[in-house]
Amino acid sequence: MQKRLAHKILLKEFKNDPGLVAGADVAYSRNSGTLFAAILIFKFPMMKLVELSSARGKAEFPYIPGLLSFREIPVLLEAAERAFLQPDIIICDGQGIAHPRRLGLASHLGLLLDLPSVGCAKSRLVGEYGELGEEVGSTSKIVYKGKPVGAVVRTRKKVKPVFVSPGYKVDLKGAIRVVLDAGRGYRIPEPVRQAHLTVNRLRKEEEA
DNA sequence: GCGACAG
DNA sequence: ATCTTGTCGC
Repeated sequence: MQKRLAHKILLKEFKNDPGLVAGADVAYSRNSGTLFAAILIFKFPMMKLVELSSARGKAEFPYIPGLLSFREIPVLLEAAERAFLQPDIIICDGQGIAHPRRLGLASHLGLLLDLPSVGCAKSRLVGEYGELGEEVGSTSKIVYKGKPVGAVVRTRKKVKPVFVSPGYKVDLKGAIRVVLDAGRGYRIPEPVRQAHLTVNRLRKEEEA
């Protein structure tokens, strides 16, 4: 049972309009054992925030590498169900198919919502990859058990690359393109970055 | 048994 | 992920 927090529809006239990119992230408050989830939807390509949806709930499952979905999916689903707008694709802070079971957080969420999804993690879970160029946009394929499952992508010069992998109903090319196109000069693509700032803001104000 | 290990 | 301030580098 998740409790609703904030839900803002900033530009509802964009309902059903194409070009909506969403970002999702979750934060955890140890003190209260609470998880905060936020899904922010942006109008592409100007990247104008059009909706912010969030939810909170008690963490019912521990963090176990490979089983992140069991911990974060419930609260993320609650936030997603609260959203009025229907994004065309959602970028998650975690892996897509670059996962032991080919079902990382992004894949799992996309499947449950029947929504195209992309995984954009800050570090590796599985797979091997080679060095990549230092220019923004450089990529290097991530191979797991002989199969390409994603790519490390340079979103900023002199900064550690992000780990991109297809989530659901998108291929690697598309996943990489979305991450780069939705970026705003920061390492993390804007939708996910803003979702991250949002959940931490929610966590802070509760701990306060 | 040892090392690896999204958030 | 979270605990935490200033600080060195581009």
